[in-house]
Amino acid sequence: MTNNQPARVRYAPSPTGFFHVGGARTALYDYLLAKKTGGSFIIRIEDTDQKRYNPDSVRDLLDSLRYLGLDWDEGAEVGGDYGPYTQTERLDIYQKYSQQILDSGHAYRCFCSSERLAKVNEDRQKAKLNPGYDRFCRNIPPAEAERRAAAGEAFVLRIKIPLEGSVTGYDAIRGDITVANAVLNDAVLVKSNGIPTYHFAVVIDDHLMKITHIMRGEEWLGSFPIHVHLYNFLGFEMPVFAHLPVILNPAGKGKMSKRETRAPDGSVYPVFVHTFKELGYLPEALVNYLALLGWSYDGQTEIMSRQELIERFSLERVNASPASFNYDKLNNFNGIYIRQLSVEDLTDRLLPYLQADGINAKRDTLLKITPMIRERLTLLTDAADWVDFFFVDDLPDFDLNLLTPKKMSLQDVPGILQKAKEALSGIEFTHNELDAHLRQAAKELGIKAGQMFQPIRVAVCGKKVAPPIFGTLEALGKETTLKRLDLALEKLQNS
RNA sequence: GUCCCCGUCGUCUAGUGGUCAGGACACAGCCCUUUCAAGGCUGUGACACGGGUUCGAGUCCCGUCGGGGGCACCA
Repeated sequence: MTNNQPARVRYAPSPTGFFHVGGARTALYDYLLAKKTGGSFIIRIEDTDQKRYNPDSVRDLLDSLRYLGLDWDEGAEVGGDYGPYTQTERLDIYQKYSQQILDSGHAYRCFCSSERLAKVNEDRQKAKLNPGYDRFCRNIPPAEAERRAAAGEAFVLRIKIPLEGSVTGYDAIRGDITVANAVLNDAVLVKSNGIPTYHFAVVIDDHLMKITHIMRGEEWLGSFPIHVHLYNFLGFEMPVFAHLPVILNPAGKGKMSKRETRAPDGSVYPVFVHTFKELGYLPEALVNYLALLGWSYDGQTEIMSRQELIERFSLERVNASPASFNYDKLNNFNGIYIRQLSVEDLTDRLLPYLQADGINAKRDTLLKITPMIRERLTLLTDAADWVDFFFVDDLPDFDLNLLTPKKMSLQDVPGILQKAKEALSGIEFTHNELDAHLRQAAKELGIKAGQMFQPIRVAVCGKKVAPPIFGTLEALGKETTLKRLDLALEKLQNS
């Protein structure tokens, strides 16, 4: 395998649904290999299935790729020298090759109806045979087939797999893969509507676009031998193939779903890239995690920048065994990446998420809060619960019992809040001042600092768990703090 | 059913004939502490099984079992 030549690597999705993590990993590996070798990363749209075509999926794909930062050098929207990059715009090209393979005798016209095909399959099932085509039309004399086609009879083009012998193809991850021709089907190359199937179009396009490395899901391993035959029949040179292991679901049982379902409580196991974005995953964390799902650098180093990933990636270290998706680990990565962000960067990334949650956060204020919550976030969407009380005029109602400090009772609370008010009213709201006076107040009351802080925190934040108290009060300001203390006192009196 | 692929802690993995089988997530305990985190330390935990080959096997071979994927005029 030549790793020093600039590689031309393509990601070639079919636009039938939203872009999911499996596709994202494949695209990532494509990207990494292309960049590592100084080559090109190409996006080609394989839309030969008109029935399942979904126009939204191309938009979703391209947006998701950009979110992940996997910018492509050639293909959809950006063009290039090997276009068009959408298969339905290349029909005339496939036409030429279908004539060629027909003429060479490696393919034949099949006039069987889908009804007959269904029946054949049924019979074969009953006879305990493998499902597949019975090659009924394989031996129709070419001249007769030509006549019937000219007369307007519908037909498909099928590959003429040799009846004996075997094929072997080289897979960069597993080595040689050999299969007996006898178990292969005469797969359809061109459908009766004149549009090629994946098998045919992919081989032609990869050849014409001078693709050097083909990475695709392991689910293609089964048709790999057919593709090898196609390369031979068409006289094309074989690129390097690498079938990536499937991604298993978190339970490790079965492959990861391509559809996400929402639990009754609204929670999801995201599988679409756009959902990861909505939930507040950082693209760099997702990229890093995905890179490690089936590949490793040294078994030691895990957190790697995009540049390091590019430099270190290699096909040789891609694993052959399936890997199950671990959300815990992804979350851990996300937290690490969040903590690596500068205050300004994190603040700016947080703003749109807070807005989406209906929180009208002011950037200036948030800038003061971000350092306090940075190490507490797993997802960007977690921020809302940490900061919402900073940006409301009136705190929503909360359970007054939350005010009770450890090992004390609700009756003790008014005294503590009263004391806090006194301690705070005359001072400057800076971290050090707050710290000194509040601790002193606790001392005077003969209670622990924690017992002093908890009622204040709840009165001011409306919740038990909140950012560190001094910073919170500082960001909130004296006026709001005292107002909320009064309000809590008032509520206690009326309860 | 048949073909193909795969098989190291619960999960992701390192390992390429001689290692106390290493790391990460998760989990547990301790430390730190102002709630919650983050951080530090420690711990629990694996070579699917059975045969070979070899002085020596997680590493090589065979079988069994287990898991996954394919077997469309879908990709």
